[in-house]
Amino acid sequence: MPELPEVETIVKDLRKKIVSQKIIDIDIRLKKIVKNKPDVFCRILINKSFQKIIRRGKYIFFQIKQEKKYLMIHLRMTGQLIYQKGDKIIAGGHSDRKNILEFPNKQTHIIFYFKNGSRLFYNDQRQFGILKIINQEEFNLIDRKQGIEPLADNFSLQKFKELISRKKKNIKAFLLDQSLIAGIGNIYADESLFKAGISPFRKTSDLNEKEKTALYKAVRYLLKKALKYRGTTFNDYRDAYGRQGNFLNKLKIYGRDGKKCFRCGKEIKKVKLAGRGTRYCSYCQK
DNA sequence: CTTCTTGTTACTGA
DNA sequence: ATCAGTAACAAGAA
Repeated sequence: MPELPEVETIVKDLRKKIVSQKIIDIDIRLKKIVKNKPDVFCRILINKSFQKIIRRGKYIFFQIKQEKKYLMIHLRMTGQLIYQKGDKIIAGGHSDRKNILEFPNKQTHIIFYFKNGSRLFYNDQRQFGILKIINQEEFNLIDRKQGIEPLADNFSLQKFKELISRKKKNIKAFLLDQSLIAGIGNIYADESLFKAGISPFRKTSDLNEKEKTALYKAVRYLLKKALKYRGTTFNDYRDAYGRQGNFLNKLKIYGRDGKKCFRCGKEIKKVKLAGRGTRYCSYCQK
C-alpha cells in the first residue's frame, strides 16, 4: 500500500532519473489504466519531457515541459513505478530469487521509453491505479481537495489541534481522510494510534489536549521514520529501482493481529473500522 | 469453494 | 451539514 513515505520515496528516486529525459515511445498494454484516449495520451507525451515531479498526498504529478499539463499518477493499492536504464531487465539486487523482478511482466500495463534507452514501467497487480493527463485547472482542483501535508513545516501542533477539534468523527476515519491530512493510509494510521496509545474506537471530539499532542507527534514521527527507511513493503510496494522498503520489521501493530503486543505482551486484536482492517492493543490503547 | 485484502468514490441512511 | 457503513473495482492469497 503506497502511502506518503512510499510515494515520496518513489518521487525522490524518479526526480534523479527521468526529469528532462525525452520520451520517445509509450506502450499502453492495458487501456483502462489510462483515463485519456490512448492516442491523445501518447500524442501529448511523446517527444516531450518532464520538468518537475510533485507529490501531493498519495498523488504524483509529472509536469510536462512547455505545456500547462501534468501526467497524474495514483498507485492506489498495488501500483508500482519502476525505472530501468539501458538494456537491463533485472531489478532488485536481492539474492533471494523471489525478490528479483523482471520487466515487463504480466503486471506491466504501461511502459515509457526514453531517448537515452531507459524505461519506466507501470505495474499494477489489482489494476486500480490511474494515469491521466490533466491541465492546470484539474491539478488545482485535486490539490484543493487534498488536506494538509503532514510533514510540511507549516503543519504545526496548533494546526493539527484546530483540524481535529473541528471534527466529530471516529479517529481512525479522521486519519484516513485525505481531505483533512493527505497521505496517511491504513498502515500509518494504525501505527500512529498505537504509538500515541489511543484506541481506534475513540472520537476526535473526545480526545484531550495531551492525546492530541501525542497523536500529532506520533504521525510526524512515523511518517518521517518510514520515509528514512524508504517505506514499508507489506506485499507489493517497490521503490523506483524495484527494491523493497525497509520499514516492515519496524511495524508495531499493522499486520500483527493475533500476535503479542511488543509493549505489554497481550494479544493484538483486529476489527473492521472506517471500512478498513484495524489492528490495536486493547491494553496499550485507551 | 469462500473470505479477505487495500484507496478511493459513490451512494444510502441516520 | 456531518458522519457511518457498504458496495464496487480486481486479482491473488489463504
